[in-house]
Amino acid sequence: MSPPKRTIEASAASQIAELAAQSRRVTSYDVALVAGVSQSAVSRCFKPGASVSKTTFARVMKAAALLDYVPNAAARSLITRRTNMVAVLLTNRANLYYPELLTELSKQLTPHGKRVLLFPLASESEAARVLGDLWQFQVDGVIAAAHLPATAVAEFKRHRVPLVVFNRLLEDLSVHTVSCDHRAAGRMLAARLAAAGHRQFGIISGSKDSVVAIARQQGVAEQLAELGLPPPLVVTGEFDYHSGATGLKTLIARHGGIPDAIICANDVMAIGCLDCARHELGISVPGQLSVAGLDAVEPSNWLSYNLTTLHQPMAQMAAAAAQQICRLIERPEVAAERQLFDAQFIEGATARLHLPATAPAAPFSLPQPLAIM
Amino acid sequence: MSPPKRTIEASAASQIAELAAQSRRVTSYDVALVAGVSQSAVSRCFKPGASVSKTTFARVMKAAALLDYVPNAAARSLITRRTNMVAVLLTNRANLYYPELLTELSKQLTPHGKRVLLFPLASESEAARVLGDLWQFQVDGVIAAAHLPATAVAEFKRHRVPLVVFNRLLEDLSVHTVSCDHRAAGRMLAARLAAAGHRQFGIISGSKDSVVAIARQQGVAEQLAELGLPPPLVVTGEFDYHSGATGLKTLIARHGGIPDAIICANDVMAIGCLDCARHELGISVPGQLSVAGLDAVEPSNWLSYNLTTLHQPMAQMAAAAAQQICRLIERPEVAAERQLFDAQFIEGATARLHLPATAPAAPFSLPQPLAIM
DNA sequence: TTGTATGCGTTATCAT
DNA sequence: ATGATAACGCATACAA
Repeated sequence: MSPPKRTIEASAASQIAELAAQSRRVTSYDVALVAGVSQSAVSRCFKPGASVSKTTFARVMKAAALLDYVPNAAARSLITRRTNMVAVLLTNRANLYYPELLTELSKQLTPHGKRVLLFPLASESEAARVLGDLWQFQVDGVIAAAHLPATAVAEFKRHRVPLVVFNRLLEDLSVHTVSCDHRAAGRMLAARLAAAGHRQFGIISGSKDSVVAIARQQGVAEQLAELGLPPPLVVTGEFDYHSGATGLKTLIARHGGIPDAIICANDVMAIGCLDCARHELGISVPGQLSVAGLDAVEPSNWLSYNLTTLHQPMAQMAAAAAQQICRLIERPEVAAERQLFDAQFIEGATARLHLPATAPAAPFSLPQPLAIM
Repeated sequence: MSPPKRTIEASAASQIAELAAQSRRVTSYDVALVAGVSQSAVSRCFKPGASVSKTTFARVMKAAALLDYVPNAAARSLITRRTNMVAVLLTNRANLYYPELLTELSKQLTPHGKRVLLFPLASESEAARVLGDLWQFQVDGVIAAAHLPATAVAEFKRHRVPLVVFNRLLEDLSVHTVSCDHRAAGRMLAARLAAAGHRQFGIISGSKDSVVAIARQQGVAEQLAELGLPPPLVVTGEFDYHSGATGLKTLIARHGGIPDAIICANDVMAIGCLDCARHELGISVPGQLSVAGLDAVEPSNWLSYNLTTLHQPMAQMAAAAAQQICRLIERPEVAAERQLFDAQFIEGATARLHLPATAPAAPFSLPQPLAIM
């Protein structure tokens, strides 16, 4: 006589006991046993478009629920060659737009079943060093918001890992890119300020290894040169509040007076510069000095600042990057695309944007610059 | 006649050709073949403390380098039962300390060979929904900076996934926790302000599902009650700049005048409140109104604000959480520990912290509160 | 629709 | 120190 057919519940209970005894994990075999089907049937039940009968599906799902079964992604990826992970390389410098970027990326990737594996970088140049780790994890793709040397890009090709470079333009045109045109942004800002009569510019740039800061600075310099204005005075900072203040003082000391306008490589430095001018040095902004930022992070539109700056459409860019990496994962062979976004000018109230009604030739904020040099 | 013994280089080249032809991945077998050793020898070479002779090691490493071989983490984790990934659950609300938290966590985890897999949450309550994904990825542990319902905590136990709850105190004492004592922080702030003669308090709290905001608010209310002061007026916000401004206006309307002191559930709201008071309503801070924040994110110490607030030792807390999850991964059975950190009071300049020399009994900032009610 | 059999790439155990 | 062999947990080709 065969034993009475046990209920799924009873079968599950005994299976759980056995699992605990052997301290094994719950596998699809266990589920199959409890559901009274084959392992492959179980596997199919967890694959979206597979062909399973309603009844088996129900039995399997019930058994799975009773056993707390979830497919093991590691085992799955071994055979599917997909880990459903996208690595994101990020420099600390991105600091203030870090949250926006990451949440937007995740939001876009999650519907595709992909998750973000984070690789924060202490410096842009550190990128190369984390690559080894990256290959091990077999991520499906990488979004790099960090500078990659040509050798690193080559590695991506050898390892056949899709790569999207974020907010930086590499010389190599064959890499997929989503970015603002930082050089154009620099030009635009310089042009606007020059049109308002500013002549002597100062730049508080980012640290030397930042491609972004350099591109912006070049844009400004180019534009000024084309307009026949004196070259900007440049000091470098570390993208932080303190650097903005220090940068301002250094610029004043070096120039022997207050320049007409100061462009900072990011908003936090601009805010530092602004606070230092107003609260520490008693300089009126924009009365005596125009200050502009770049990046438009949230604090820049707080009432106390209302910074003149350029807004990068970060959320859109993040979405674009997510889209692109997903497409690339599906079809690795598609031709490289450089998706460029325009920064949007934010007038704010820290820069004079129109020619002063009086003294059009020599703005009063320019204290005999030539006499001193 | 046996063929002449080929060099490693030559052997590697032909192996690469074969791999490309079959579009296979590079495996330890390929390396073994090229290096002229067994596959297990290759495996051992990539395991830190294994016993391999110098010469085999050298041959293997050379072959591996030529082939661009890296061990496949998915395959490895299948047998070692370690994915070397730690999931981090994070609400968007954490916004401003997001970068600090994530970089610190990563910094602490990287030396242990672990990486952060990110799970951003749209709301605290969304946590439960991402858990399914989480189990699939087989992460070694989870750091949750989000509220977890008891059912979710139970799931962690069933799945035997180590959990550290970050900056929230669950009632369940059996969960490992690293947090500030938000209630104590609220009490401390209330006590300091009350000692300076403030009597009518307003609170701009966070959205209703935030455990942290609620705890802080309770602390304030408790302390005021113990001191025999009137209960605080409470409005809720969304932890953002705009909420601070709106909150202030609502409080004034509801109270029929300016309260003595306003405590905001985070610094960004405090800054919004401050800007609104000063720039929009023309209220002198701290002359007519004291404003205090909680959280001490970076902008709070910018010169324009210099906010009175409480600083959470975020970096230390992150480090502690990383340590704890690592220990827990090694020894899952250790007893639960609640690691509490004290918030540090930052005086700032937006709250009056001493009794006014004149009119000690009824501060001038309190316009006949009882007459109106 | 379902079950059988095989392979994904590694680590671990056990001889040698 | 080294090599053969057996898991690990799943997806898939194929046969039924």
